[in-house]
Amino acid sequence: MSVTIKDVSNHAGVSIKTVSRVINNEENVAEATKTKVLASVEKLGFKPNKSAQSLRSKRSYMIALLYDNPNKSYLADIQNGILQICKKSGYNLVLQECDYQDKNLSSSIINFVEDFKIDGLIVTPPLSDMDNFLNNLELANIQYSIIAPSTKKVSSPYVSSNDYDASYEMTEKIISLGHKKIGFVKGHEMHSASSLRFNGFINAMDEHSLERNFDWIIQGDFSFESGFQAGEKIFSSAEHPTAVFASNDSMAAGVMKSAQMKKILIPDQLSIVGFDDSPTAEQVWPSLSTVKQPVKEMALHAAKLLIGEFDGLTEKTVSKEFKSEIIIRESLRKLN
Amino acid sequence: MSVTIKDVSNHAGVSIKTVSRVINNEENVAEATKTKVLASVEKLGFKPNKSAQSLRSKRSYMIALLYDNPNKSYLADIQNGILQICKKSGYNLVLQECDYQDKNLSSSIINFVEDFKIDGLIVTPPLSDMDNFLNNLELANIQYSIIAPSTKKVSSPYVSSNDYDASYEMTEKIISLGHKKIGFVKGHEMHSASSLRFNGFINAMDEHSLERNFDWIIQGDFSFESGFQAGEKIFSSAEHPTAVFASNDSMAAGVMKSAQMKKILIPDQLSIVGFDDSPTAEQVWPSLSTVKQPVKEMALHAAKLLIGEFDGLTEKTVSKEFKSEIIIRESLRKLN
DNA sequence: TAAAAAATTGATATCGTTGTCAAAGTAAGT
DNA sequence: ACTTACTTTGACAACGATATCAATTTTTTA
Repeated sequence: MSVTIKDVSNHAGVSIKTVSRVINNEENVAEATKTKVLASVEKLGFKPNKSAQSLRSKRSYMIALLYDNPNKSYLADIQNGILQICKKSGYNLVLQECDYQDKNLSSSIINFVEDFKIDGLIVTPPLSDMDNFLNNLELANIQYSIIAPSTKKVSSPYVSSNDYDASYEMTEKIISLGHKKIGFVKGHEMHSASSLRFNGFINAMDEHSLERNFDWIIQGDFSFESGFQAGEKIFSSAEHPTAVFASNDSMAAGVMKSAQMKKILIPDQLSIVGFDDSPTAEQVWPSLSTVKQPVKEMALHAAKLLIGEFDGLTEKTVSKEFKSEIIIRESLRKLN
Repeated sequence: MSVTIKDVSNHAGVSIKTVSRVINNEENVAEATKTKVLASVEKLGFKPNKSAQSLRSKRSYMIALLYDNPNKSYLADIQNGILQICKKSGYNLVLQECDYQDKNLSSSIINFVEDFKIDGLIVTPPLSDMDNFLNNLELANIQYSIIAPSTKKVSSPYVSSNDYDASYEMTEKIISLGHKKIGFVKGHEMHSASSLRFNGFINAMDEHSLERNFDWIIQGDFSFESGFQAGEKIFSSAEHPTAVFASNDSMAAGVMKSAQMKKILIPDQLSIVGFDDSPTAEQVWPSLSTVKQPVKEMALHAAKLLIGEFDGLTEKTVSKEFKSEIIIRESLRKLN
């Protein structure tokens, strides 16, 4: 039927163990032998049988993506990044939806990993913010890499984005356009990104000696609805801000709707900016200024980190912080 | 280390083959034996080793999702549906992005399936519309199930939605609100859903003896940008329609932006409806009336069909057409 | 040049299942 | 009671890779 390691060993005139050595890049194989074997592999079109490898070596060649995030476009980007690496390295990606509030989260994930012999995990927010959970994974001796951790003290590799800096920078951008009265909608309390983004905003405001008005600083949860509610609160206060910075695009769209329903013209009377560069950011009118994180690249790197952990192949990849990009669209304008 | 079939056979006092028979639900096992074995399985917490099963039985317990669709939220729904079934049945989902224009699509997919010993495929639009491709899969003896096929004559199982009926119904809904001058934005030409949706519209118009104005019937490609361009064309014609029906939400949002930039009030002067109920539909203002297909349920059923094919377990599941739901939001209003 | 050390290679066991095929047990038919 | 047929069971090979460990070859050292 299909070509096995035995066929290759016959064709190359060596033992199967030697072929195994070559395809696994082991040391101590004579250069000549290696060349010969690789030629046979090429010629016969040999592809190692994953099940057999897996059975014998106890590795499944599967990594799992853990998520509890309703943001479909974010997830899709994450997936695409990981898949790109999986394809190259012959790993497979298994998707595992979680509930971050589940009391038994740790044990159910540990079971899952053991049942399926998952080689490693990629953990996304808000799960990546649960120190206790991450600790349990480590105790269970499970390899993982983290996207956007709350603390960079974890022992496992991670990728992060510069949420704080990006938020600071975006705030400065708004200020540079003459805005002094700026509102802010905070993200979900469980996401570490929320506080980073908020702190970036606050510190930029302080730096420029602008007053914080707590009528305009509203707690949201990343949902459109919470953004809308935030808008309702902000615009019911005595004085209106001239700009509102929401911690993600969905909430920014919510604020925008609230303003538009009150006949507040955007961006003439109110500038709005979001965060994430979701598809919606482009599709609302006026289109949203926002911060774009290189989500796909981050996920790609996280996968490299993880797979590099068990495959010696890749050059040592290390934790990394990625830079976000500020995208100016129609919703942000210079104050007259 | 972990519990094997041998441990179970020892514990139950039968041969390993008998245990194998029980866990695979084979016939001709005495009821008493079965009970005894299942008790041991339960007691010891035995879980068959996937790699070993796979190696011996030539099944990978993996199915792949084939897609070439930039719509992230659609894909996420599809995935969730499939995953639900995978989880239950012990299968794993592998994601495979394709390029429908790739000349070598068929052969590269066939290779992929053979390399990874993929048990079956779930094919989504627009790949599901490529008869030639589907034919090749069949020739290669590859199991697949199709979501939203262009023709229902394929021999493999499929799930479909009532695109035509839903579009017809939505058009009638628009007409019932007093609209007579209705524009339409067509979807991507390669998607069979595009023509179904268009035909539904046209036939409803004809049925109500309303005139088709070809200045208002524009070819789009499902993208926001193409919707915007369509809007520009429609609103540059001598007379404006009072309603525009776009074949998906992104294009509807594009039309909406075009109208709003021209100070056309929605829904007062213009009603707009979309199709798909994407996240954007809710987040634009005014929110979009649209057609919601039970995408997740469709995918779930498609997975059942596929897995049922090789696992005798499930009761015979058959091809099925799903009904869409019309969602009325702010963007559609009765004509004054 | 011989002995020791290092590098290279191979024979064979092994991973945990399912497949083959024959043996044993049971029921049915004469 | 004695075939015949059918149901139920088990011994052992097989799947295709990696692991162990010893054998062989090459290189280095004395």
